[in-house]
Amino acid sequence: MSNEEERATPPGSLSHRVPDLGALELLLAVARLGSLGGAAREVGITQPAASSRIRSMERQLGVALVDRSPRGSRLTDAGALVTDWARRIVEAAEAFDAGAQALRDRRDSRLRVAASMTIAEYLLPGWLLALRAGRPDTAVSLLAGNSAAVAERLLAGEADLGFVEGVSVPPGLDSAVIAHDRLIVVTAPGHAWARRRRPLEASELAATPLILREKGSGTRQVLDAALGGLARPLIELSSTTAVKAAAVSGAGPAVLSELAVGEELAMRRLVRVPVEGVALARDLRAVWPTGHRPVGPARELLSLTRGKSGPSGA
Amino acid sequence: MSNEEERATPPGSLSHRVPDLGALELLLAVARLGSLGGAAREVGITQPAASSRIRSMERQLGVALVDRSPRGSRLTDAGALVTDWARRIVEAAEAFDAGAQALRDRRDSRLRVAASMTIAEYLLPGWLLALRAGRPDTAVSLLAGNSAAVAERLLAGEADLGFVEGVSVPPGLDSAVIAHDRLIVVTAPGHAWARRRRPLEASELAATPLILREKGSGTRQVLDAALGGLARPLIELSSTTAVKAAAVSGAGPAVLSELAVGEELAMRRLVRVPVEGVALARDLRAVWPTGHRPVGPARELLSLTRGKSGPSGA
DNA sequence: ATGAGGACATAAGCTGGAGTTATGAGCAAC
DNA sequence: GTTGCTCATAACTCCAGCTTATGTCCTCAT
Repeated sequence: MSNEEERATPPGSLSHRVPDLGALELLLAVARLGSLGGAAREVGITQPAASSRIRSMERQLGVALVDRSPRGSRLTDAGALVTDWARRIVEAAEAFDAGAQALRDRRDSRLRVAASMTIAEYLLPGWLLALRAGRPDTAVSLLAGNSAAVAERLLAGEADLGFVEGVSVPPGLDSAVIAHDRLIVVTAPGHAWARRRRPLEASELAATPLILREKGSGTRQVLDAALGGLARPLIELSSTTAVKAAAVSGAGPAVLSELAVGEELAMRRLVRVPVEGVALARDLRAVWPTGHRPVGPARELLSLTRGKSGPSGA
Repeated sequence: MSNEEERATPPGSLSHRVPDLGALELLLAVARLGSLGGAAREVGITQPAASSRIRSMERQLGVALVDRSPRGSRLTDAGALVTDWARRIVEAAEAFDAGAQALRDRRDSRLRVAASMTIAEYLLPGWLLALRAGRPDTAVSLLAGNSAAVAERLLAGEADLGFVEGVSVPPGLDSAVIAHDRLIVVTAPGHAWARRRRPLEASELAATPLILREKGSGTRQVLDAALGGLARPLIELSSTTAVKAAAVSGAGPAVLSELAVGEELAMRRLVRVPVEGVALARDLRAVWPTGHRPVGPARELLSLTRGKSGPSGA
């Protein structure tokens, strides 16, 4: 017996310590219905299967999750907590599913969307879920690319609605601002800047090597423009996520879209560094071919993306 | 409850359409390392297993994720997107794991935390992850309960650090404000209030039946106090999550902690309704027995919870 | 009481997915 | 060429999770 079951973090990574999605869904169903059998029915398995599954989940976690009684099952206190955490996983999985489905459908879709990377990454899955809630039968296809690619698709009639994050709107397209985004400077909590109280100035930012997206990315363009083309890279990485990962690991300060780091900030994996005197704001826009106001599903989706603003006005 | 389950998508719920955590972790490793074999090594399986796993994931999603070449593998455009969505799932799973581990350890923990439900639900997993990053070997145990239970544990010496969200600090404890929370009114996007521009007034809020936590919950107490004991329930539910679910499904307006609905607001599953003239703010506090300033791991955790504030001062 | 019905547990057997080893094939650099 | 990296394919093993069948415990109605 070379290895012990519990060690700080055994090699069997997450998948061995976290129940699989099916089990989590089952747990949510138990929480909602107050019965193992009922939950089993809902997820389409038999009662003994559900019983065994919950039990093995309890064994895996080392915590009692449900109080079984001859007339139903209720969650333990710990179970309630676990269930809430589980729900976050399931919600992320739902977003994944919505996105993946759009990525696949491609062919017979009633709504074809083209979006820039940042938007496709962080906002679109949520919109798709909302759309699915309202119009369950709308098949959506998604194509992700930069602003130029989005414009091209729209003008070629290969997409019904586009989303871009650039500073300018490609020619031939009408647009509506649907949200505002801002680039922010972040560091790992341990970094010296994390404890700054006085805002950074443009000159400091320009003088410091930063973790950045590669040249040509929307994010980088905005930053370079704001600093006058002077941003000095510590490393250049080709995805927002890679930049985040590098920043979290403490490699240095990074500049990223506010959208990309919401969760990291909330969980304090990253800390925002205040900045002054640098224009890092940008608009997120929905776009469509001039004159072709979105109709049908496209209009539906467009309206979802604009929370509390009033009606449109191309 | 009593609402129709989704149909649009086939019965095989999520778990059949979303790859399991192991596969997602593998995908992240491939993205990071640029090689199937390397990723396989990292997650502790053989190269053929990784190859087959990625392939079956591509089959499942109906999208090519990686471009394989005789000298490495790079992500497809779609693959990059999928990987980013996958990362959200994995991060939620990490938080789950951190929380679940704390729930289990219980006995030989070097740091015993007692926290109120809302904090345990939404903030603690993130803190635990951050703590684990800095001090990988700190075993933490977690006990969730209401303010009174937290105080009791602390005073009995059964917990080293507590977190409460009440309006007042239980006697015998010192405290430090670590964050501010606020109750907010939310509705599904379809609700009439979602389109309001003029803020609600206290009288309107008090006159409208709301989806609420049960009497006695911290959330409900704050609301009742703010309205003068007048909150009128449409339904009373026993968990924050149940309230959210009801609100999302359009049952009516709900009152919830800002913390609880961040994601729903971002994804526009819920819309915030502005309110005026009602005191819905509350402090989140760390607490400890009077005189026993947190030391060691407790101090470590405490400092994590306060992002940019300076040193403490009981 | 007593029997019906609901809810969970246990037992035994089946199946498929994911893992393994072994091997082959394409491409690069020396 | 040969070495060394990559990935793919094949044949086999094994276990997690499913099913059906049955048992126990409790509650409620007759």
